Amino acid sequence: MHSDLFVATLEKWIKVSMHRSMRNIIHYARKSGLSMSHIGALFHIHREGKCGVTELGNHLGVTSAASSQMLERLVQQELILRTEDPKDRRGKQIVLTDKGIRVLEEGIRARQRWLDDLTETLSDGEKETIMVALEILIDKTRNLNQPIEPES
Amino acid sequence: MHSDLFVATLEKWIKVSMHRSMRNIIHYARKSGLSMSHIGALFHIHREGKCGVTELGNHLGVTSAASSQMLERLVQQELILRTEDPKDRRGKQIVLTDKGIRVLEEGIRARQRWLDDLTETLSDGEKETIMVALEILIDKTRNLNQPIEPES
DNA sequence: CTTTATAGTTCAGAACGCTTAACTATTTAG
DNA sequence: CTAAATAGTTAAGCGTTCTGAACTATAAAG
Repeated sequence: MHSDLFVATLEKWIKVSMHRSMRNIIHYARKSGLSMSHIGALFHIHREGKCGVTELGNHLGVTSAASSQMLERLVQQELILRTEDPKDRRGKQIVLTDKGIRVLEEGIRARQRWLDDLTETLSDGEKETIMVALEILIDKTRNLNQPIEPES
Repeated sequence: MHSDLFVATLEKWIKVSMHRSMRNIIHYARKSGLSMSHIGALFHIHREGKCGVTELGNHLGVTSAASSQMLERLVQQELILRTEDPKDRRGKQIVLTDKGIRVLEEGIRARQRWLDDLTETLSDGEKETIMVALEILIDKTRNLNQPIEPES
């Protein structure tokens, strides 16, 4: 099959959807006084459930010092909780506070507000077709070679 | 139809694909010494074809002063060209240089590298189904109420 | 022609984010 | 038990990025 056309279409959709989503999330971040790094950190912590300082730094591409400093700010804003890891008392466990979860979820909603408008323009048949397709994509992506952070 | 489930699935895909794409683009930005704001600016300029200083600032959520300063740096890096607008000599026209286009396209490729891996895991039938779905999404999104920057 | 609005730049000052290096505490290896 | 490795914090310093205010230049309105 014409894989080129397929990839091009996939890329097109990513481009369009990222544009919409990013604009919304940038707007939300500014409105709520958070930097994009902060938002990224909240997303990561939420996704990982729990995570360490250095690990988060690696994800964001900064040193553990920078990560530590940023987390300090998030702690002051009461968005995260930073507690000692009982299994290894050198480490810390970072989790979102209720407020952090609220802020994050509001961000997600802001990001995806345009999806509601989009959905309204679709017929039931189109929704069905799209849903089948998205479920394939989601499923195959999940099984993709988990790309551990590339070690420098 | 169960619109809730549909939107939830759409959101899930956005979440998954944004996660992959953002990680790749963050990594690319760091590697090439650009900030995420720079990348965002290059994307916007590329999308708009041409754009003004204040307009770009609005898009990025900063003052025209900040926008001007950022663009100055991009000019120094030879990523953009900033010329007088012949129609209104108060204004400037911002366009990408060849180098700017190259950097941007490399960023896009970096962002979408995972799509190739994903594509390899799909059968021809799946690709066909997905392509039909994506074309609907792209088309409907294009016709969505063009959301001009919300004026504060 | 004068006034007002618009587009952009510059500057000073504050805040931020990052790095390296030094340091504490804890765990693991020999 | 000692030495080395690991996790995180803190401090100093540097460059970036933002804002508000002052300024230049052009355009539009009266």
